[in-house]
Amino acid sequence: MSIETLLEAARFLEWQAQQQQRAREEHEKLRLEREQEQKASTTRVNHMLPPEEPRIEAPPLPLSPPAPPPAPPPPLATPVTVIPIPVVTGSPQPMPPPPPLPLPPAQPLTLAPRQPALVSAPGLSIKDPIPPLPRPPATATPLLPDSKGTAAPTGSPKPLQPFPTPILTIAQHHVVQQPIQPQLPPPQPPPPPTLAALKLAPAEEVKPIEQKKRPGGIGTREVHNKLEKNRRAHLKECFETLKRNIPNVDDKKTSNLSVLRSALRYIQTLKRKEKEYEHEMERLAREKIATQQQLTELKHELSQWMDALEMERVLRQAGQPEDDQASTSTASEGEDNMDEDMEDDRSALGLPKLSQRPQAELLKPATLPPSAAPAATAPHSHPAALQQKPPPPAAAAQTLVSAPAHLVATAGGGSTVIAHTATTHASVIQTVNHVLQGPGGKHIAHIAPSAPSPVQLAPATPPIGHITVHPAALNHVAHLGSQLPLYPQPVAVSHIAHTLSHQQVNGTGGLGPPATVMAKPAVGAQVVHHPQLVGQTVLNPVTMVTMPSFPVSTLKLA
DNA sequence: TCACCGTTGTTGAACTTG
DNA sequence: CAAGTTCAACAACGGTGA
Repeated sequence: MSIETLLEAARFLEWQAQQQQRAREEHEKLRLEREQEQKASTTRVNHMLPPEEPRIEAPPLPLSPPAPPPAPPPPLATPVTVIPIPVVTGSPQPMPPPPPLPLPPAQPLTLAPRQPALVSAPGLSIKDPIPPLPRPPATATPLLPDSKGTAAPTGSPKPLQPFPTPILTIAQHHVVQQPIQPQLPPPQPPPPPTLAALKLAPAEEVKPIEQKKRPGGIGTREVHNKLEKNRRAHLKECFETLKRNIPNVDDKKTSNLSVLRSALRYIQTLKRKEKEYEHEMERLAREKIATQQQLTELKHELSQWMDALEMERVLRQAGQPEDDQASTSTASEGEDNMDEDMEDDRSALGLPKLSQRPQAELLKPATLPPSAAPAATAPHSHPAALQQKPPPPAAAAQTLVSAPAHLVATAGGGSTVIAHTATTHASVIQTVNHVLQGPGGKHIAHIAPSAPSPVQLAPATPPIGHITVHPAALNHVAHLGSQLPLYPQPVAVSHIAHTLSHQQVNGTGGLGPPATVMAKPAVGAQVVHHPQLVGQTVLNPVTMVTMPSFPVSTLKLA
């Protein structure tokens, strides 16, 4: 066993004792601070706190190697951290359950190497004019016995020199090894629980006052050396902790300077990563918003498509081929205008542009049989409506959005189904289904709009003008009908006209009497209030089948 | 073997704190 | 102002590579 390792062990023990002492002092101070609160000392004790935790995690590396066989420093190191905490009592009592410190072998040897080193200290031999020799007897006597008693129980062969310097080390060792003392066989003088302030123990308790007071005295110098040693140990431990927290740093062969540099690089790397992650989060947030908007648009579009599908179903179910007497279709007349409306509708609703198929082609499957075609082109009972100029896009859009929908479809066999509703497709479905469930008789379903609208098909307002099917809806229907074979029956639209505003219809710009427009009252029309849908709010006023917003929608039937 | 580097120990001065 | 703490300078020692 080399002196070096023993020295290391001795240093470790010193350090251990000092740490214990410091920990106790620290805890004591903390306790006092808690009690007094205001007297929270800003001393450097707090400064010592940080290293405490890391100390618990891992003992100082360099100290581990020193005493392999006799005193496993690694186990020693951990106790060092654990011990002081329970001992917080602050009283210099021997530590009750001390960790097994198999240091007996190291103790005697620690003294030997210490001495030469300390003796060689320039401060003692050179700088200090006062010869230390005379003092040791006086000062060391109280200490040396203890130190010897503890340090040399195994019988250190080397006689201790009367230099005062070893006193400190011995005392410290004594303190450190106090837990072991009970195990020591040789009867020793009552081992004074020197766990009291370690640094102060030797200096204050033992040293004569003269030495203490003397500024350059040995006592102060020793104390100072001890403190400085502790400080260096602390510093070293901090470096170790720092090193452990830096990845990819070799545990050994790394000087403190390299540790600092590595730490600097690591911190810079972390900062850079942090910025990158922040940017990534921002990007993801923006992407999320965009996706949500897209999803909303898709939902909206889907709802419109659903409206179109329901409209198609309504038309298919309502329009029967035997409806030869139905009013003629005027789709061809308003083709251009319908295109405009359709465009407006698309633009207003955000619908994707459909293929620009000619309206005639689009409506062919939906129109009446060829036999009825001439009738469609012939002027019917609403020349005014047909001759009306196409409403401006804005008006059309406004009508589409605001005006409630009036559905007037013809059922087969002379049965007439008139639905007056201002609802979304769902309500349309309900209404139409409800109406069509009838035994084929003539029904008029009236679904009052939620808002008090003049467009209310009261029983007292029987006149039914014509139906206005929005071109977009028809286009949708035709388009879907060609793609979705859901409804094998062709869509039959009896009468198609443009959406007309009040002004256009009345020509007066006001809510004139609609009777002027209503040419023919519905024959045999029966108004049925749909209880389920009355008062339903128009949530999505997508108009599939629109009528002029004037009170009555009429469908000229045969 | 020696120069270089890093660590450790010591010491005095400067600074802080109660 | 005294005690405590920190800092810097210096010396000694050990490891390493040429």
